[in-house]
Amino acid sequence: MIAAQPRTGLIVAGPKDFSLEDTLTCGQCFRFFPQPDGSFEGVAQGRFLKIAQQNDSLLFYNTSPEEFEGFWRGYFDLDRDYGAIKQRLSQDKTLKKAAEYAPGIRILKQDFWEALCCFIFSQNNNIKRIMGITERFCEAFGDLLPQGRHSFPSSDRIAPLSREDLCPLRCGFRADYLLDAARKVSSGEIDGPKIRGMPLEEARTVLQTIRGVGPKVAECVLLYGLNRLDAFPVDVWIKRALDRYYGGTLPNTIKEYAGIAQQYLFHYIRTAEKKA
DNA sequence: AGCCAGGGTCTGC
DNA sequence: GCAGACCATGGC
Repeated sequence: MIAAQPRTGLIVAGPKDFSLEDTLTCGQCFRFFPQPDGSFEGVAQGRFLKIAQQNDSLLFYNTSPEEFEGFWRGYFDLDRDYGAIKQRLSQDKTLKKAAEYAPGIRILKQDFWEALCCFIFSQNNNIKRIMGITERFCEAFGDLLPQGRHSFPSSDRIAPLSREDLCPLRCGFRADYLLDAARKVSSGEIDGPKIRGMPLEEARTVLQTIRGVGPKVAECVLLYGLNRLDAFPVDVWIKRALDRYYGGTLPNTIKEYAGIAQQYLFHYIRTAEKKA
C-alpha cells in the first residue's frame, strides 16, 4: 500500500472508496482545515498532520512510517472494506443512490473525549462555529505543537475549571455541559472503553447521564468517538430522509452498518435538497 | 434584519 | 408522555 517514502512523510497509493475532502468536511470532525493548495491540516491525538489527495493517492506529510502504521492508518479506517459494505447497503434502492453521491466517505476513528466535547459544542450550532469554538478550546487549554496548532486538552485539565474560565471559548450555555462531561470522564464515572463494549441501548443511557448529552449527541459520540458503526444519529435531515424514503424507520437489514448508511443518507438528502 | 445552526432542558399540561 | 419556550453566539 505504501508506494514511496519522501523525507517529509509518505504516500499511500490508490486507496479505494476514499475521498479525503468528503471525509473531512461531512461534519464528523472539526479540527481539519482546508488549505489554499487543496490539502488539509489537522491535529489528532496530539499529532499534527498535513494531508492531500492527488491522482488517487494520499500524501501524508509530517509523519513517519511508524506513526502512519501506528495511528493514521487506523484513524482514517484504511483497512476496512467500504466497497463490501456499500454493496450490502445497496440492496436498498435509496441507499444505493445515496452511496453513489459520496462514495468516498469514511468514518474516522476519533478520540472518545474529543468527540464528546465537539458534539456537545455542536448542539444547536453550525459547523463553522463548532470548529471555531473547538480551536479556541485547544488554544486556551491544550499544548502548543511545533507547527503552531494545539493538542486537544485532557479531561483532567478541564475538570477543575469554572464556568468563568471557559468564557474565552464563547460557547454560551454549552460551558456547563462541557464541565459536567469533564468531571465525569476525569473521575472515571464515564469510561469510553467500557461504554464501547456495552449493548447499544445501555451505552446510550450511560452517555445521556451527562448534562447536555441527549439522543443525538450520544449517538454521534458512539459513532465517531467509539467507532460503533451500528449507532445512528438522527437530526432533522435524517428524520426527513426516514420519513420520505422509509416511512419512519430504517430497514433491519442495514443495522450492523447503520452509522455508515447514515453518513451516506445525510450527504445525499442535503445535496438533493440544495439542487431542488 | 432575521432566521437558523448536525439539540437539550425545563416547565406546564 | 408531549409541546413549547428558552438557552448564547455568530454565519449567512
